[in-house]
Amino acid sequence: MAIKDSPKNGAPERPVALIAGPTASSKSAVAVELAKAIEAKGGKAVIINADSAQVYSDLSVLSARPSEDEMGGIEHRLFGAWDGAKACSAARWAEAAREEIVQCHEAGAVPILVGGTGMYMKVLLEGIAPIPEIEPEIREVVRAMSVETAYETLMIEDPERATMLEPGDSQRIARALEVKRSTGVTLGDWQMAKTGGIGDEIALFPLLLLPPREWLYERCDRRFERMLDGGATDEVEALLARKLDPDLPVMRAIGVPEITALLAEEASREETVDAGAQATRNYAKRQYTWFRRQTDADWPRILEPVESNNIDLDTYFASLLLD
RNA sequence: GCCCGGGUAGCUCAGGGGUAGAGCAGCGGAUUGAAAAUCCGCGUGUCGGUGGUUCGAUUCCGCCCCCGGGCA
Repeated sequence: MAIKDSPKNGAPERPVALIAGPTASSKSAVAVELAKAIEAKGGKAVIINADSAQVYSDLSVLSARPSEDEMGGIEHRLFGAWDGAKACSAARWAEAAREEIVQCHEAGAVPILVGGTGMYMKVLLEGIAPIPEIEPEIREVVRAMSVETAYETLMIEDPERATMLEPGDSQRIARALEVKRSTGVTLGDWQMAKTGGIGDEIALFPLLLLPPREWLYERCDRRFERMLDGGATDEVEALLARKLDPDLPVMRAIGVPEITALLAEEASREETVDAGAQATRNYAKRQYTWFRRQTDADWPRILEPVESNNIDLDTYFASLLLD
């Protein structure tokens, strides 16, 4: 029996589980364990990707997308759902995830979000300013500017925003500028409103995996080398053959620039392994900061290493596991 | 054994008679539509050891140790 049909047992309406943490922290395995536990009780669970690299079909090995085997027979959605030629974004992902969640609830299934992209989760839960798509020509012009020029220009066109930003913050400067030029309204004005968040409409069951730094870094180091042995090179070769815009998110995923250098014989295998592992660690550190500081303080956190199924799901998801 | 280079932050190195500074790593932080992105902040370390010169040595000189390279 589906969970939403048995409220008398104390099961929540519109439940959403969320398992988040830095890269290489065993999130997927925990999600699958949880899904299996729910299904063992007669419910249904669907795992939804909340990782900005795993959304791309071009990145399987490099994004550590779960294999058929690792999925353990549980339905997975939004994994490899975007073509690398099209940039995903927090807002687009959130919209897709929202639809998946609605479908799950209609079908009486528990959606389990898993991933490491904090901003995606934040936008899904809290919403985001309803800014229309930027006109491509404007975007192109703004992107072609150097940071210095873009900052000086923003200082003229949206000085309020410019003073809020670091002069070196190329991405946010470009964003502010293209929004003002494309919509005629400043980013600050747009951001007075937030739409699309589902946080208030669902029963969220979050769990943060924040293992010891040293333990995680060691896994990061091993992970990249394993990717290299496991087909990452072929994956990058195929990606390069598509001749996509190098600024596209797929092209900037960890490992893509590093392996591109290896294929161009600009780096040795050892240098590539080092660079990839380093980039992975740097990324993991940023994720720690995000999840420690940008999530609600009452989200449960596991600070010990989680290998795969050595956690007591009942502690965190008891009401999802009622009969 | 002799001759050159070197020995300075975890790593790679710069500097130089008034006890020292970069990049990377690491740590902390930011994060409103490409976020695996884009940024911001944090630098005391027996300046290899030991004697000497000097008001003062990490810096100059002697000796010793260690690491490269060369010559025998």
